[in-house]
Amino acid sequence: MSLQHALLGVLEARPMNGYELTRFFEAAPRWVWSAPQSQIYPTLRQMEQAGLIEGQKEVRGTRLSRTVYSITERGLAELRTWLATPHPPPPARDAFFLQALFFDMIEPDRAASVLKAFIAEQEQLVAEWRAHREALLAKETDLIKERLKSRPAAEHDRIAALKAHVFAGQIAVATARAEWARESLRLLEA
Amino acid sequence: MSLQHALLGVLEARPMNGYELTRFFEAAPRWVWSAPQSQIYPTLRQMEQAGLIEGQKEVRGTRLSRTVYSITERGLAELRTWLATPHPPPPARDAFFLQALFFDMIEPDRAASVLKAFIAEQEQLVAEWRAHREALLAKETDLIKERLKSRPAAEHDRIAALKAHVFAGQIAVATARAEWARESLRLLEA
DNA sequence: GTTAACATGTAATCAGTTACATGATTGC
DNA sequence: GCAATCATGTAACTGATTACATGTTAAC
Repeated sequence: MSLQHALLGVLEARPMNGYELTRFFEAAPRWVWSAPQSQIYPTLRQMEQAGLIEGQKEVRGTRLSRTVYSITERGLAELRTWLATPHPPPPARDAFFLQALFFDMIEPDRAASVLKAFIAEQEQLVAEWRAHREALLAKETDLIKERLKSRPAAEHDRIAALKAHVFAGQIAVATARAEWARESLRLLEA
Repeated sequence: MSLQHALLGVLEARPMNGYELTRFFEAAPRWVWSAPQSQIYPTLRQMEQAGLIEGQKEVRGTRLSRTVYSITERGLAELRTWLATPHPPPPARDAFFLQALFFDMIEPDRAASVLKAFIAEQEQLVAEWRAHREALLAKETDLIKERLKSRPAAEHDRIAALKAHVFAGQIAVATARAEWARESLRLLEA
């Protein structure tokens, strides 16, 4: 269900075709929701049927066509309702913590190498999110530029700050995870 | 795939039947992996076919039967291999951060109430995980008592500390999320 | 006798993954 | 002419969710 809301949120910035959306959602780790191309096209058609978005067929050259989707009033309303509603937390399903739960069953140095890979991975994510956060604060991403066009200039700073703060959240969580993994390394040695 | 490893990890402590495993995995938020009953029974049969676990049919009373599964050598080996291997991070898919990313589209007080619900939820989780962590450190949970029976006494403290530390990780992450949500509340007012 | 807990199953559906498939257009 | 990018599709499969379905046994 959330893919639909993610798509609505992106299309609220500006109309896009399936290909653009695919690039956006496949470039994922940097963003908050990822989806493969094969999921995006059928979902867009579903959403159009539901009246949440509207497709406009365009032609490039003579034979190549693309369908540019824009959010409808109904899509906007659906998105706003979803945004204003608290949703139940997803069921616990964290493969990495599951793995860590049984580290006592393997040799400490093997567990340590898994932890080190995890730390590197979290740091990589932190770096990407930091860059994205900076770009948002500077109002330099493609999407935020589009979005701000339809908002009063007085609100621009606040909007950018709110969006950037989400990535600060991702950074905080990944940092906490990496820090936890470092403590685990110390525990393994004991 | 990870449900299988979660099941192997639990069965390593002691043999259980589907009903016991169901109660364990449905009591989830407290643990690290959750699964509904309808997923557990078929998965157990699959795992038995794959030789990872072995079912022993028992009879209670005259007609009611249960199948008690225990982990096999092969299951143990599979679990150890999985534990010692770094796995790629799951694709980004965080519905709450997605929601927060568009809070600028709704009235601040509506966003605030979603954030407050989120904070309450995270605090609830923290409380449950804290209790579970304490119980593990005291070696008082059902499962850890069983597990320690097959390990040398000298290792008991270390094993309990390692397992408890996983819940310290969950607590750290949930705390970071709650703290982030509190900062968001302040940002919304600005 | 009734209720709560024990015990296992299945079917329909949805969300997500992997892989394959096809062709057009632009820039060099 | 060739490669990179543009553009859209589908099919098979896995993992997870929701809901239904059935009967037993122990404890009061």
